[in-house]
Amino acid sequence: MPTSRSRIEDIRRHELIEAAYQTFLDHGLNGLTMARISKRSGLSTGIINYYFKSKNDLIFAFVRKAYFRTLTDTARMLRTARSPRERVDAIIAAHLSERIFTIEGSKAWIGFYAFLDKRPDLARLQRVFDRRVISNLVHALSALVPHEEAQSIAISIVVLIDGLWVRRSTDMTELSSAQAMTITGQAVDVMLEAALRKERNHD
Amino acid sequence: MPTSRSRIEDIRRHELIEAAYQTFLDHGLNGLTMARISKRSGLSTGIINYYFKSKNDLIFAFVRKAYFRTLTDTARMLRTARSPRERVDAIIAAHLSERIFTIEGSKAWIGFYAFLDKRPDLARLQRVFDRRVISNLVHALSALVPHEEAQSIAISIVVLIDGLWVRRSTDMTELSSAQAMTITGQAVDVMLEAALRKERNHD
Amino acid sequence: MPTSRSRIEDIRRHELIEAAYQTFLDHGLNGLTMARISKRSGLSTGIINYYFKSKNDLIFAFVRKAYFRTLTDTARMLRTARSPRERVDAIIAAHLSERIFTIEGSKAWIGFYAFLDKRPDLARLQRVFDRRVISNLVHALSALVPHEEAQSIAISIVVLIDGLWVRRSTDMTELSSAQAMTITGQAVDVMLEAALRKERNHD
Amino acid sequence: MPTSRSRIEDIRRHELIEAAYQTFLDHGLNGLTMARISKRSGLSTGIINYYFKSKNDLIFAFVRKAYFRTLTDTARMLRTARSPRERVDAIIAAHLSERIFTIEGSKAWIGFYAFLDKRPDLARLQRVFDRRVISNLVHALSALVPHEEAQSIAISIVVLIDGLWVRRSTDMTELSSAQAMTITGQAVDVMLEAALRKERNHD
DNA sequence: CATGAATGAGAGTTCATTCAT
DNA sequence: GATGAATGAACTCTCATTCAT
Repeated sequence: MPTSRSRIEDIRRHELIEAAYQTFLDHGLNGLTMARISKRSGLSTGIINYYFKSKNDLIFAFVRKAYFRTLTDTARMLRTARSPRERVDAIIAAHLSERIFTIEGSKAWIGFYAFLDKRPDLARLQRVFDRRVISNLVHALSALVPHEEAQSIAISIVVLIDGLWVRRSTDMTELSSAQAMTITGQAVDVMLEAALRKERNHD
Repeated sequence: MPTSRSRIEDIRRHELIEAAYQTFLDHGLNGLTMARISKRSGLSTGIINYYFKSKNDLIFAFVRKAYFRTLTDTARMLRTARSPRERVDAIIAAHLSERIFTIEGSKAWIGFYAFLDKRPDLARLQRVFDRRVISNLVHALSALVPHEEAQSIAISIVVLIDGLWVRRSTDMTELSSAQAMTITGQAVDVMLEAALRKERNHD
Repeated sequence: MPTSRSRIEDIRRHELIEAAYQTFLDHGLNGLTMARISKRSGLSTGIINYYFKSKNDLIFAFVRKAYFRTLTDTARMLRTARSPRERVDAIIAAHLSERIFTIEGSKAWIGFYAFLDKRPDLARLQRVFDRRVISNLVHALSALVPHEEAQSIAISIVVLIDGLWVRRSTDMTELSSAQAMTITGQAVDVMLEAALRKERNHD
Repeated sequence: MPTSRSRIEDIRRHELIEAAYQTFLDHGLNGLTMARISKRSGLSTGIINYYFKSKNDLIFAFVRKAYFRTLTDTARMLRTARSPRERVDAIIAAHLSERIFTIEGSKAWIGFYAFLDKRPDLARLQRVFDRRVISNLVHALSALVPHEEAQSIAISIVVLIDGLWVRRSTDMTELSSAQAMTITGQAVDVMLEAALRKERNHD
């Protein structure tokens, strides 16, 4: 059995992850300095390197947590959905909810994407998460359209969501969480409609 | 006539802009250091500040050039379009052409977006460019659907394009330029279809 | 009680202030580089910015200390003075004492004056110090001559002192501390004499 | 016969000296850059090093010119003086005239003094100038008081003048040219008075 | 004579990481 | 477990000087 983590270790790791994540949201990846994390957490810089091999490790940890949180949100929202269509909307909502779809957040995350270049481990993590999201969407959409169409629409949805995050970050069209969902929802509408019509014509 | 730039100044400025741009594409905005630009251009670091007030100035210069190039591409491709629909595709193609829709390029540009936060001048430049693109799209779409619909679809298109750039940067779905255009084209198809049907129902 | 400074912090700050001050005396303000301070203190350049927000901050710190030391000297010397006239001499002596009235010191400080132009905070500090000095002189002189005369003479004294520092810095007339005090003392003599005579004539 | 200077050389040297001097007055010694001199003169930076071995050489040239100008002013003003006392005032006036006793000028010159440290040639030049000034004063004062007294008073005068320049530079007591002359003049009055009284007592 | 392009050393500052305590 | 002192490399920018033209 491996050395089980001590109580204090769990606490500290959690504190540092949260502090790092908030700092990341506030200042972006470039503004994410050890000093700031230290200040925010109320812990010393030294201890950060004690619990995490490096700053990059800490980044990995909070990204993982953020991804996990979104997946958890998705699962929770899926439980209240009463129809296939609502299931799709639930997944979308989990990615555009007010809590996360903020200007600062979008700026931070967009910067994060660019960072993946130099961080294969993060890129891998991101890929896993992304596949999960698409898989969720495909599953929900498959109840409405053929599998092939479902996949195509799922891709379009995640592309749209990414694009909305980009636009949110540029602060261009004061895009609210609700507006973003509406845009995506309508796009889903027309895509489903088109898919269904196509299907009908085939019959 | 204002003070005409000397031949050598034009050459050097161009060389430095190109060197900076290539360095940006290769290493992203964070890896864009004076030393690298200097090395790539074969010139000293000192001369960069001789021709450009600051590194930020140089960034501004190559971003402007890149934007301008895309707008020029757009204009050129619009000239060969033979129908309203082709005009829309031309604009889309200019933003997803093989020349620019590369992995490195997308990574660099996504990182650039995150940078706008701290650079109001670049943000302004980006906004002007963005409005130009949307305006072009709206104009082309207005020949096919009512103005209001044209605007809505135009927004969806730029969101999609942004999203595709993001996905390209994550290198996820080994997204080719051609595939990206197909995805966008199909989305335009269903959106136009839906808009026209809606119009017909109103009559 | 505010956050008490750690023992080591006090020590390092003191070391750095002293190292900076000595470097300043040796090389002047232009020769006061971070590298030299680092070398002199035996510490890295990084740690300087750890304890002081900037180089300017460090300059502020040692100037303040130097001013404070002179004011302390003044107070100490005033305590041993047995007559109004001796009080005036005590103040003068504090500004022309052998310890501070050195060639290097005068050169450095004259250069410092020129620097005030670009440093409002230092200029303010200097002004406060200067007023304190004049106030001390006026107070001492008021026991001998009318207040108005006291002020006029006080100004003349500080002007003389400044002038003597300038001459000391040019190393011209190998001006010793003692000679400088004699010159100032005699000037005070004649000024007091003149003031008293004037007063007598008025009666 | 040495190579006589060409007409153009004289012109250019003069232009550069003037440009350098004005730049010095405006920006101080630290702000005296080749680029600024070049801009002010309308000539290239290259040509500066063609006519002057180095920037330091150019500084030497304009300092010499400025000193010479003051000596010329002194001579001119001495010609209109109608009494020994007026001769003394004339010399003082030449050093505190409105034209030169400006805030910027004093700041620049005070900074210059500090610079003498690293420039033996300039220090020598300064010394020669200084001796000339004292010599002029002693000569004028000798018509009024014994030689020994004249020397002592002359020193006091130059010390006062230096001190007034320092105070002008700190901009402390918005000291005007006229006020500076008054202060010096009154000091001369009391010193002469004291010297004469002393002489009388000796007889 | 004159230009201004080009260099490269040196400046202050930031920061992740290490390590003695 | 925890601190924060300390390092040193990396960064951008400035500048006097040189030199091909």
